[in-house]
Amino acid sequence: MTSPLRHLPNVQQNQLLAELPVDDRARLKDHLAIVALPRGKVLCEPGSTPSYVYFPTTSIISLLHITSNGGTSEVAVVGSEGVVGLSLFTGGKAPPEQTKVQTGGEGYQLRADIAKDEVNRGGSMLNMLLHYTQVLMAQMAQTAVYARHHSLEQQLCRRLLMALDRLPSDEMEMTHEVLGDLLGVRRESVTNVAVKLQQAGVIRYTRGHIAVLDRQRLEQHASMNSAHVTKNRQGVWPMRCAA
Amino acid sequence: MTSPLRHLPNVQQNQLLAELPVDDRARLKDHLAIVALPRGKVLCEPGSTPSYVYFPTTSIISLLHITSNGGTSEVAVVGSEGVVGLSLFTGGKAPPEQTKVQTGGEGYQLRADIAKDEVNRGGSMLNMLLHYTQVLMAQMAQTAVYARHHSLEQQLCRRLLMALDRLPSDEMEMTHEVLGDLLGVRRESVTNVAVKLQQAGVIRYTRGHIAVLDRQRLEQHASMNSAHVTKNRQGVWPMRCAA
DNA sequence: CCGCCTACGTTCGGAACCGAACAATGCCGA
DNA sequence: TCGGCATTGTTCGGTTCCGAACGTAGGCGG
Repeated sequence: MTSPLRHLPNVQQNQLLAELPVDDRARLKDHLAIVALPRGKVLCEPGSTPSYVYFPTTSIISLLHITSNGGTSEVAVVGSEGVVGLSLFTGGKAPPEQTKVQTGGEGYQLRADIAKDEVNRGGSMLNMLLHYTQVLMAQMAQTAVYARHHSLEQQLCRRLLMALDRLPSDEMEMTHEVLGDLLGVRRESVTNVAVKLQQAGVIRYTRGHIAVLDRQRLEQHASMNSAHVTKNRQGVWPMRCAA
Repeated sequence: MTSPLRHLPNVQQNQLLAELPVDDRARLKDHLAIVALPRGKVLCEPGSTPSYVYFPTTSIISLLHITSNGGTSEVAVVGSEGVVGLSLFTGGKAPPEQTKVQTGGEGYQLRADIAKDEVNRGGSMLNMLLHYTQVLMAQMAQTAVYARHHSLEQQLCRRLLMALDRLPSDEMEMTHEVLGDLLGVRRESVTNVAVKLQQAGVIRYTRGHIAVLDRQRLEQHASMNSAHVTKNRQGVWPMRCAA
């Protein structure tokens, strides 16, 4: 409850809930509870069906996939723009990913059975979740593309931007070690890039605390300098780019 | 056997359609048409809404995402186990990915409006598509994980296995150049790995034709030899693996 | 049968990142 | 206040893959 945002009570809402029609929101109102989501809390283990659906407000949730040797790799992040627990309504078997709070904060909690009932009405809730499913898939696809075609510096900048877009502040609690795990690289590699970015005045950090000083340049570092991607591949498959 | 979908002899059926209840299939029967899906055909351009939904039978469809410099990268493949055109029912804006036939064959074609009507009934079709959405997301997540944590050899073997699982034969038409594009690496890098695999007797290939000789060893190469991934990372975040 | 285009093979230097080892420093609790 | 621990900084050799250049060969059309 002692959230760092206590001076901003209920200011930042969840965008998915906010776009629901009034009557749908009214029906859910009594079932939505604001809960604290402290960093490190695991909302759903891989292979198990979630008990709740979460609509983050000031927190960021990581979707982590397990590698063959027990490590984890972040494939998507969810903040106030989204929802955690899509597998409840996509049905089927339990999803293979772990859902974990990466940046502490708050969020709305909704019991799984209530959410299911609402989805089964086939109304705005269903459409909202369907729409967000597509958004999430696009993000996962971008994660895959970045991992293949972008340097660590670009991936790190992207990850910081994704946090910025979902947080009320320009600062976050995150160590190099954790960032390395999320991006699938060593802690030392993260440090190397972080040193550069700090010397360039783009970010500032100390012992687990990272502050973004220049968002614009962070965006440039995230997408520019495509060192080994500048090659023109348009001649390879003419039909796919032209048509 | 007496499937209402058996329009042509010796046609491998689509598994999603096969698991629909009889009455749902009967309703769709007149709207499902087997069409040829030749290699290279683009089913849907990025940013545009698809006109049809496709249920591949003997073909393999690539979901390609565009990189910042105009190249493409494969984030998922769809064969007889799935369907192409999920964005039709996830609503929202047009998806950012290109849908392209990677291995030629056949598939069932269903008009977008017919598919939408069927989905809006809220019956088995909706559940089936929801279920497959989750499967597809898992595949995209795995693609991201592989790109980050696995060697090119492992990624190449995985891609060949994904083709094998979706084709009636052990052979496919695919050049090193194309494989390089799909995996986001150079053609020469693919050749290097392919030479090794051929010398090891795992595959055999000539001018755009690849045959898998030893599937079991291909699977081993896809997941073993995690050279730089053998490190025990369990001590990094004790809570996330233990709890 | 010949030429040409496509596909595969090979090499070289360089960049990015790994794995390991070790040093320095801020923070927190005893 | 001090010791321990977590976090960050730095180095070194090694591996993978890139970028570029060039060579070889199968297959198809003329």
